[in-house]
Amino acid sequence: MSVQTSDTIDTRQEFAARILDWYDRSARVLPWRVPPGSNAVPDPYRVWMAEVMLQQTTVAAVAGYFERFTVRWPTVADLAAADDADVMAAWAGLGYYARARNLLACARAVVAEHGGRFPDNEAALRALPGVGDYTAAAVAAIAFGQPAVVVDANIERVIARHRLIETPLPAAKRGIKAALAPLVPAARPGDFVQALMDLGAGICTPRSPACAICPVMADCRARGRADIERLPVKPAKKAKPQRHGVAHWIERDGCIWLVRRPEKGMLGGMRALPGGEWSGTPVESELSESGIAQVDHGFTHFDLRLTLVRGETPPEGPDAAGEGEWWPLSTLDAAGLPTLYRKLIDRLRETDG
DNA sequence: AAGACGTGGGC
DNA sequence: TGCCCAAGTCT
Repeated sequence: MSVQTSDTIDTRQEFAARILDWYDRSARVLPWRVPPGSNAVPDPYRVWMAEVMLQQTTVAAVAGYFERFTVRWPTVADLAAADDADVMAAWAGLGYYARARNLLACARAVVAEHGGRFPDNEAALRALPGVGDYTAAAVAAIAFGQPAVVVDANIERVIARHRLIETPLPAAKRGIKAALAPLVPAARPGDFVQALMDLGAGICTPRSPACAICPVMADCRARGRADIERLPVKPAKKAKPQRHGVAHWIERDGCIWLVRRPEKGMLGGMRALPGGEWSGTPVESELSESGIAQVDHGFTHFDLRLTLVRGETPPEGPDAAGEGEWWPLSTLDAAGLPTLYRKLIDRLRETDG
């Protein structure tokens, strides 16, 4: 599918000029960002760290994590030398935990294969763990000033509307990228990318876009359409199944028994309360109401009702699933438990005292 | 290539 | 309340 650009008011240069001019006046101030007009040089490590944290995650949720990570591990070499458990615990609560495992693997690859410096081109970045099409292009543009074609959900929305691309995602991705490519300026490509993302986040929003103050409304093909919120067209969502599970509260001498979940799968590599598989049928303790706490937690592709029961002893022997450790109750907050378990324990404290 | 993979906030 | 959504990647 080809996208016509010859009928626009803006020339290619004018589009970028309007975007950059708007950015110079309206750029968000963010901890990982070099402000427009600053002479500071972006640190590729910080740019990469922020991009990974921001995958499918809001700016507000990332800010505190970014601060803690970069203070604790100021360079990629520091992160590469960190203990896996410390990094996983520090990531707890941010979600999509494969990112934390890949973050560490990537840092170690940069040290082992690139002498501790991030590669400056999209192809080499793309080969690093946890770095996909988006992140490779974003780091190339923002950290290294390369005119990469960066497409995230914000830019998808901006371009799908501006060019009135009605093809449903993800098929529309190719056309969106093709439409964006000729608009990327040779100068300030990193600011251009960040400007487009700010525009999508603040002006060209999913609902109630502020078209009246958009810097490129003049030639936006979706402007004024009653159904502009429909763009980009997304596939229908599937129903989420309900699952049920049990977690065990095993306490001894002021300590609680924690396990580490397998690397693959849900909450992979994270500390957790011991428990069985999560299945489609209610657990016995749920039906008999013998649990000491319960939580309903929504994941991306299923809902979970987790029931906490008091246990006597940890599983013993080599057949016990996963390794475990006695963790002092007084420092349980520092264990780095995923939100699911933190919620469950909060519920226990509310009711149990 | 469709599904797995977390969480919190906005409306 | 419940649904939608967010600077995606991996398999």
